[in-house]
Amino acid sequence: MLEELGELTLLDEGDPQAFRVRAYESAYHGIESFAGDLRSMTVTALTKIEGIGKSTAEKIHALLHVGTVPKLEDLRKKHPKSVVAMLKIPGVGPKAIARLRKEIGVESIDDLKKAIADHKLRDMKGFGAKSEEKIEKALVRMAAFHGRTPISVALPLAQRIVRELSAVPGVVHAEYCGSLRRFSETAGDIDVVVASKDPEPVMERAVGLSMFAEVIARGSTKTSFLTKKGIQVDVRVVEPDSIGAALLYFTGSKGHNIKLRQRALDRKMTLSEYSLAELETGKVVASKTEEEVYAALGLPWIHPVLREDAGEIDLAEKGKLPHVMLGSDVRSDFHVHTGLSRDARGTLEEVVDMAIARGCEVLAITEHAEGLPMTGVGRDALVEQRARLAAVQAAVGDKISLLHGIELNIGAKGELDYDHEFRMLFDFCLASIHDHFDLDREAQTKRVIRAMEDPSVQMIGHLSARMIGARPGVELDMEAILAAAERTGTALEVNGGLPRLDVTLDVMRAARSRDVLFVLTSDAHLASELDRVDNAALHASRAWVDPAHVVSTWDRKRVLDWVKKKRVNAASIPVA
DNA sequence: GCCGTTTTCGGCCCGACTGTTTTCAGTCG
Repeated sequence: MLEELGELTLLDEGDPQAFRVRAYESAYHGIESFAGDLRSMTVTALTKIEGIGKSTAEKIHALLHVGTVPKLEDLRKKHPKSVVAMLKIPGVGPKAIARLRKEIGVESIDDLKKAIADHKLRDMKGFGAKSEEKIEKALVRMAAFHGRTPISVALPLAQRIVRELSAVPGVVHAEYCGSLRRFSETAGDIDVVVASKDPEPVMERAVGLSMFAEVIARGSTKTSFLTKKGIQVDVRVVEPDSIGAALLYFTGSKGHNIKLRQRALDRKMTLSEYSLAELETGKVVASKTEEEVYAALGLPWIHPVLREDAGEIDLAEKGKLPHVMLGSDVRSDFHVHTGLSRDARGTLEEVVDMAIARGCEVLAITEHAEGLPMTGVGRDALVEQRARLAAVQAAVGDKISLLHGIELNIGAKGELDYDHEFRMLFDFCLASIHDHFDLDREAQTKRVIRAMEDPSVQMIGHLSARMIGARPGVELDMEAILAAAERTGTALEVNGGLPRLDVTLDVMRAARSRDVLFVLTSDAHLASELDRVDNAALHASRAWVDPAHVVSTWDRKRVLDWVKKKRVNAASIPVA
């Protein structure tokens, strides 16, 4: 509703700077990062949420309890969906839409296409042949590509661009920023910031990249282009002395930046992508590093994953920022495959060596169980692997504690692979959904809870089973799931595979008030993928998960005690 | 529409690029 109110108000008021539009945006972000249950809250309680005042609180309350919001209905009548859709056309904003409607009766994208075909735009004042052509091209691009790009696609691309531009002579620093640096699940575009005194060769290299398809804009310090897959890339070059201010600015989020700039003004300074400077004299106060700029604003450095304008600036001021977990905080991994699972590669020894090299203290090898078609592993091979694991353990000594685990499949009714006795022979069982994604909410919730109640299962793998940008997660009654996780002592996996990043942020946020444990895992299918626990750490940190609730940060003894705990307590788990 | 150790009214971030403009408006991030 808030997103829609923002769009409709933008159309209605015709000004991108419209304060009401921004208020709805900031309310939207406030809700997005809010952990509580809105349904049970009063209007007064709602106004306590960041960015929500009396008016928006009333609208939220009406939406949840009456089902309709008068202002929303009025705006919808004035600006039909087909008109709102035109806002999505790059280069077309509220002013243009208002004039197209008023002057040539364009009420939809189809109308607009006809008007362009009839060359009606070029005769309007303020438009011209080039504008017409630009919009036409934008429409073609939209048809070929819409929506945001999953992080699994965008991040490797961004890393490649950074590598290539770093190699250009004169470049002292290159880094991807924007939502990718904040570790968002999807990216609208790829922002790359480069520090160099000589921008031209950087721009040349950018448009010469093999992924390059088409220029959108090209200036002396900023170039925007589209890749062959249709993803927009913005490359910005700044003076090396400005790199700190530039990184800060291009990392965002927009809301975070606005708060920082406001904070600068309160202190008689102004913050731009070039520097933090005194308002009156223009004297530069800080610009070389992000730390300097934050410090000059009276703040500690804030990690990019926290920069979502969710109250982090207030917390930073009070010295109470949530702790951001990094890969280096992760001391164990509980979801790792070897080549025995047919969708994975690499030997047991390779995986163990790599884990030791990474400083991993506890490693569970967890192949796919036999129920997974094509890739699952049968009993005999697992028994054999157990013996082999013991031999490897003897060879490496106490450098690492190896656990023999298994990734069970949760059946449609919550049934698990093998039988109870065989499952209990494993040191560690995680259970995951790999099929029946279309069951209803009640059935999904039931099957997961039944798996949690099984005494062999210590952890639920990738709870939603979503694939970002490709498959939505299964429907679950989250409150019931979290309550069951608490009651049975079953941990929830934070899967570090970029296509998954599962559990989702909303689950981790909702769990903040509960005693639910999380485990960061790599779900590695190759030894080199063990570093995906870094992704899991960043993903969990985005939801402000307390490291105390993350098994992966615990020391070896505590982890090994935890692994045994549910097995010992198996008989005493209360039934729901 | 939100917000407040300067304020409950009067503010609200900042700059690049494009196209159609003789100095700027619109859009974007």
